[in-house]
Amino acid sequence: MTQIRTRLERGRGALGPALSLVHTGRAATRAVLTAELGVTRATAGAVAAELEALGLIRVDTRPTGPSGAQGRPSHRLAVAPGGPVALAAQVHADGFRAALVGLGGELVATAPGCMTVPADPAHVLGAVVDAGAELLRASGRVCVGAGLAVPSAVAEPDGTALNPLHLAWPAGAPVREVFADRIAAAGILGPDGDPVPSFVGNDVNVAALAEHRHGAGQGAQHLLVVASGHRGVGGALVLDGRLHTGSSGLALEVGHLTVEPDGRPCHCGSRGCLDVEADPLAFVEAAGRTPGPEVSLLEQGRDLLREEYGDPAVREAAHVLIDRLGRGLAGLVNVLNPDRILLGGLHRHLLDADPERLRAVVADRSLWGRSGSVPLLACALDHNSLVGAAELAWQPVLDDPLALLGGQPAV
Amino acid sequence: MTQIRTRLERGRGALGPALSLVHTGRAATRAVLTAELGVTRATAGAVAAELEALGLIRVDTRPTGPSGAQGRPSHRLAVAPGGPVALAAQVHADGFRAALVGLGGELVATAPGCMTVPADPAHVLGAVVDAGAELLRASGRVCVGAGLAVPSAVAEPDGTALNPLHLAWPAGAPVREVFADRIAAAGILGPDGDPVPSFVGNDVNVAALAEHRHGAGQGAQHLLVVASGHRGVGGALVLDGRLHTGSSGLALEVGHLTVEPDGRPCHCGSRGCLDVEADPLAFVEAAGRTPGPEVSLLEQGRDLLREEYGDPAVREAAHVLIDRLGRGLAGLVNVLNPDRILLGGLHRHLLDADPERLRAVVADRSLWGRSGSVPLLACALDHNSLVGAAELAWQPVLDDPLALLGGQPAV
DNA sequence: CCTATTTTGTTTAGCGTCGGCACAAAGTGA
DNA sequence: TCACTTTGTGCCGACGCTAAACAAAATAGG
Repeated sequence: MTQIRTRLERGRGALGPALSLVHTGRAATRAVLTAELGVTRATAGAVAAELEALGLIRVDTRPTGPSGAQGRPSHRLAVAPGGPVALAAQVHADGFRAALVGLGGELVATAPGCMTVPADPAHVLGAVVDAGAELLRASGRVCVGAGLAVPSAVAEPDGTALNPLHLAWPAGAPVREVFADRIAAAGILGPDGDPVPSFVGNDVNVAALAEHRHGAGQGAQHLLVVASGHRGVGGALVLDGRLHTGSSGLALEVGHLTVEPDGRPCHCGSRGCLDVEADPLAFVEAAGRTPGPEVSLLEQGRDLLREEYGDPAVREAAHVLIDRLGRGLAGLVNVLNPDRILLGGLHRHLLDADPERLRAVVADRSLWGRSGSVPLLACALDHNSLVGAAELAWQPVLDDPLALLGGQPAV
Repeated sequence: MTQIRTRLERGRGALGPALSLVHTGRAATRAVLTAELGVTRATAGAVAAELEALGLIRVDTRPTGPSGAQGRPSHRLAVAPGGPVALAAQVHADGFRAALVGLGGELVATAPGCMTVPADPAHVLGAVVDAGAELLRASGRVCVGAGLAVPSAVAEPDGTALNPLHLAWPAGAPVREVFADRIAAAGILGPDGDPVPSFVGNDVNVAALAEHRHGAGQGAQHLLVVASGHRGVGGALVLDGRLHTGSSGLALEVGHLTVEPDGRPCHCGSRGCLDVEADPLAFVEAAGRTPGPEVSLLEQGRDLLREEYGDPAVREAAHVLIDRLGRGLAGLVNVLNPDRILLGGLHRHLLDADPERLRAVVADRSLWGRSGSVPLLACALDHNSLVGAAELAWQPVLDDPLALLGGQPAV
């Protein structure tokens, strides 16, 4: 079998870093690539050509009109239209979502699905994978891998869901194995003809990855993300562009930091944990409301903060929750010393409601908050867990574009 | 000036990793080097030759006698006798220490010094640097750098001591700058003729580095160290062989985790912090003793645990402190998910006193302690802060042996 | 309009680092 | 003594880059 791809002499080692730069939108032109990679123009050109030959990016050689800058205008580098995609899947309390995500974190297609998540992971994972397979068929794109985000800690290296709290799943369900099975059963094949590699991660973890690469976390070296979507509180840390999941995938289980000395008991045996004191349920109850069955807890909490903030009970509840969240964040700042913190779910609405109060609590309670306090921002991406699940699948390609897409060298 | 060193064709890129392997005792022969580096025997041989030419290691070609194994016996790789050293310095509550530390973490020479640490860092740092300079003169060795361990958080990138708690120093003292000044003033020059580079780190941080490379932390991927020497509690995290100091050097300030809901007030504004509930003073007081002026708090606590553990009051105090420490460690396990924990200072003696109790508390309070609990061990090195300070100075050499010791290539 | 300048892209030559391979060396085991 | 196993070394070539010269495409200024 003859090799179509032109074999080039240069630019294989720098291929991964270069692709990452395009992926995260930090390399719009070859000139930028040259500077960012610290290589010569010759190498950057070869790298770009190689990535184009792999079908990952497109070099746009058309003139761009007057740019205002002196010198020869650069050719623009862009994600290849119609290029490969990753299959992204997410399971949450109310059902699932499937999507195709291209290079650059672009959502190519989405398929929502509602259902009560049954006790058997194979059911809902089968459904979400089938939805993804249908999207793939319709798009005709090449698939590089599949990623799944679940609202549970995922233990490594087995890939089991240890605490799928608001799913009906059993603790310790072998999610990665089941997901891989469904992917293989659905016949989702990669460029090499084998079933695509599959990955599973905690939803907040992968969301943090997405925010770091395409959202509000760009450029942060030590990014801490804390979020609460339904019940409990999740955390994630991105260190130098890589997710820090600890030695067995269980790092950043931030839900059991003590934030209310005489708080309510937690299932962990302690009392006053972040998990039960600063999630949407805690807020709705603190505001003196009863959880309504028609909207989710998160939506109810968001609407209270946005539309009924004039109500003294709501405002008081917000203050209480902001103080609790601030104490938890301060503890994390003392341990992790991040250079940026992103908040998601209810917490981003709490930040919106009274940013100054939250910043003050964190600065006051973290020993070093005074000496240059940490920026607190809201998450910026709409479907950061989906995009993040896709990041897991894209990662091997970003690390070595030739391994999956290069085929074997010509004989 | 002619270049003595033979210029070789191979083994420049792998030089650093190879030196690190010898440094940490993981490469006793060239055959091991070949396997560990994943290179060919040819490259490993060239690397070893280059390191020998730099005066860092020695290849022992003498026959080693019957080894029992089949095949040609390997030549042994060892740290070069009389090779370069790093100057290590430590300032603590009762004075200072200086030492020379060779490759492999070997203490070549030590000089203790007692004094009440004055408010002016320049005094004590001048004294410790002079002691180190004297050791260097006496040994006649080449110096690659100088490292200093201080009992305070060190802010990056300025190198200021933020909370030199039990020293008389002012908060924010520019320790790195002063230390570098003293080094230059003492005329401690490197192979290039310039004053050697100088480094400053928190004592627990650098101790963790030393334990990871030469002590009880060897082989751990995510090593957490918690220690308490005099007042307060310090922490450190070594991730993949590198110290995790956070974005501004202030990570692992673990002293303000809440471990006693209704505990005593802490200077941070909260109450029941690890810092005031689990340090030597807290233990001595919990045991109903008064801090004696003749021995240090740490020694007093250690002796109580070793020699008066039969006393119910001592035992009860130990249990209380073990429980507090365990709750703090559990919180850290939930956030960091380390694969090993080392304890130093008073905490190692608490571990010795009742290892099962401490393990049980950590396993019970950390959400994932049950599913494979974390190994808890005592620190193993005698002067781990000194050796760790030297590690800071050795690090550039380990990263690129040619940069400092290679000189310029022959013309 | 023409030329100088600036910046980007491409071609060619060459070099440094490593793998592959053949061979030599030094031990063990029958 | 002769296989066999493992380690050390020399030679060649592949790979991935830099360096440097040249070409191209825009702006700036006369």
